[in-house]
Order: sequence, then structure tokens, then C-alpha cells
Amino acid sequence: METDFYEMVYELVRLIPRGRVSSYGAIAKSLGAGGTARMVGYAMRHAGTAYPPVPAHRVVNSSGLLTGKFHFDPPEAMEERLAAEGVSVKDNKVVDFKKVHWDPRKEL
DNA sequence: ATCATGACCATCC
DNA sequence: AGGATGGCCATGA
Repeated sequence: METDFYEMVYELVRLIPRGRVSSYGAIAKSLGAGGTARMVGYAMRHAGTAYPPVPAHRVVNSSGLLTGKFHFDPPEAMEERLAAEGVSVKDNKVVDFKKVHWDPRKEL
């Protein structure tokens, strides 16, 4: 079973608009804590077992780097999905990260 | 309660 | 530029 923390993360991630990406740190801050960025990633690891599914591929690190792509199955799925949604990925990082970055604190 | 781990982040060298 | 270090905090044994 998932904890409340995970659920909060999942909900927020599910709110990410199509064709946009967010960062672990931004999500963590939106949850009220600044140092829980790692927990967001930890939650993402459980995201695969969560339902409804969480678009974890829309979550990257502060640099727009696809740090967790190797946790996907298969790893290529991450950039493929992003590309399919209009987000270009180059060398494991999001192109025009600044433009497609979705900050929950601002957008919400 | 303590220890070790982690899909991070910022800083320092 | 790229590697190493410390800090942040939740989870599980």
C-alpha cells in the first residue's frame, strides 16, 4: 500500500500537462518540503506499481536530465514517450527544458 | 530508536 | 567541465 506522501507525489505528477515536464525539486517544494526531492524519486520508483499509472517520464531532475530513464522498462520508453508528447530529448536531457518546465507552484 | 539506501540538489575543488 | 562531498528527509530492516 502507498503512503500519503507517495499519493501526494502521484497526484501532482498526474497533474503535469501533456508536452510538459517537471522536476523532482519543484515537486518536492510544492509539497511543502524542499529537501524531499529524493523522496519524490523514491516514490517514482514505486510509481510503476501505482494505479492509476503515473506519468513518471514527465519528471526529470533540475537540469532536465532523464536520470531515471534506466528505471523504465524498457529504458528507451522514457524519451520515446516524451517525444511522442512533443518533448524533444537529446542525449538523455530535455530540449528547451526552460520552456517545457512545469512548475506546480506557479501553474497551480 | 538506529543504520543504510536513494529516479536529488547545491557547493566546492 | 566533471568528479567528489555534504545535506536534505522518508522508507524499510
